[in-house]
Amino acid sequence: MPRTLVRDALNATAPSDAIFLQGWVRTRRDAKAFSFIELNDGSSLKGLQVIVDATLPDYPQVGRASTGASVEVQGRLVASKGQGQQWEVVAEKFTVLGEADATYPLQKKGHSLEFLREIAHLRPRSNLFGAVFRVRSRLAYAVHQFFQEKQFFYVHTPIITASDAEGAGEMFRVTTLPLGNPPKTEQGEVDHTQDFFGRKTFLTVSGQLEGEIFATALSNIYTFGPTFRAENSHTSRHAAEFWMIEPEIAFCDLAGDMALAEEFVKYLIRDAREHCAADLEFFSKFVDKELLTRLDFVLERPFQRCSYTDAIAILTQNGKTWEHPVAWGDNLQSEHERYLTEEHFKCPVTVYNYPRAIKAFYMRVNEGDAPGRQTVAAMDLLVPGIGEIIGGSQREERMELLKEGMALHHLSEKDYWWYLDLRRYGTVPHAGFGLGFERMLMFVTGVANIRDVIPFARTPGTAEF
RNA sequence: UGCCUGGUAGCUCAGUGGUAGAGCAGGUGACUGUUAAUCACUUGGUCGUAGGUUCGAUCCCUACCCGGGCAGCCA
Repeated sequence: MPRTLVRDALNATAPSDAIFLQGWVRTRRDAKAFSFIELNDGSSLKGLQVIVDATLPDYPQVGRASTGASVEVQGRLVASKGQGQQWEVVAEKFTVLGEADATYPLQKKGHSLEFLREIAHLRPRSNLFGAVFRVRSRLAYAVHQFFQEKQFFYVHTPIITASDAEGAGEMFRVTTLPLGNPPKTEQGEVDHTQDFFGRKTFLTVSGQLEGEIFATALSNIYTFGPTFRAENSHTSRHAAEFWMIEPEIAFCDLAGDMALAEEFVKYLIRDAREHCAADLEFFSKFVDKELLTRLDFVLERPFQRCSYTDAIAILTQNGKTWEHPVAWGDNLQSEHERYLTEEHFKCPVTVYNYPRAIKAFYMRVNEGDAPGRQTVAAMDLLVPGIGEIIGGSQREERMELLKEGMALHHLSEKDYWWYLDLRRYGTVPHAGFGLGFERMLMFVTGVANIRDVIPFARTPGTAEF
């Protein structure tokens, strides 16, 4: 008999005389004449109640069906006699496949997130993490759906890269040279010409530069893959390995870029709201009471836009005192970003046109700025509770200005010869952004720590699983 | 990397300069169309590690290890 998923059984429209289920026991309640077993197979938040009558030949097995045990059940799907569920299964055959003894760490009551991180191999079996990873799967699908519907092409940019100075952060080195005794040059430095790739290589911090290659060929592309930052960050919103979505659009300016970013964020929220309703309600109940209100509010309301210069004016004219001073030319600090999105605008806000000096070399220089106030066409999308969720820009398509930017950042034109070629041959205005997938998940689920929205968190000092 | 905070039973936590307690989990029994079931009884701890102060340290001090938060860096 084919297996029925719990999710489908719960959504049944009619009873069934024959149904077969497999899954794990969440809890068991024994009565004198029968036992109740809540069966969960991960297909949905809610489990299915199974009744095993004491007269059943298989009944002795029920004693071994403790929380965490794997079981299979054959029986009848019937309307429940009790409150709390529409359907339940009356078992005719009941088998324990794998026991879970008293050392099984997951209990019926709530655990701390910190404890669950220590058992990352079992936490997907909890309500919370089951829900998180179902939403994660759905949103990954929605990412592709959004861009594919818009006829963007999915490009696989390399994980291993030789570009080492995009300004996105510290990088992990990739090498096969012996650690203790690497070959040296005459100058006594490690000789990377003898390394696997014949040069220094790293794990990528961004697929953007390679994305630009494809955008200037296929017009509209996106990447969606893992990226790596070797920053020693100890915060709830940084991980050393995370997934990023980076669209790159040819013949597009900053305004188009911002519009796409805002549409994308709303699309993902709407998709989760529609397809992960039960899981989101669970988060709203147990993780963040304001979640659904906030998500709906974000869907209904247009995102605000605010130039960097206006943002500085808002921050300096409201009479607040800041831990970090606010001055034109300085980066916006977390407290400033959070004030803008959480208190001033009270909704997602896109800040654009940042000072050139604090932004990356490839960002497009704006025209008509006041002297000493040179800006670039960069934008950050800020959301309440998290801060920056998207960073993007129009790219500098003019060769001379791009070279000038590289000089400002002390980058060698020789190392970026292929990137400069994109301007040398058929250059076009283009723009793109990066969305941190985990940060988006934090926003959609209300889960406050990035370690809890990624299956296996990689943070400084931690890579157990 | 800096600052802050925590480490006591399997889990969540309380507690005191005189070597420890609760709830849940586990065990036993009772009861019940139950649903984080309920009730009674019960097992369970070198109080993170190493030093120091003290007659005596889980408590005070120092170092280290580990967790968490904030900041910077960013997504």
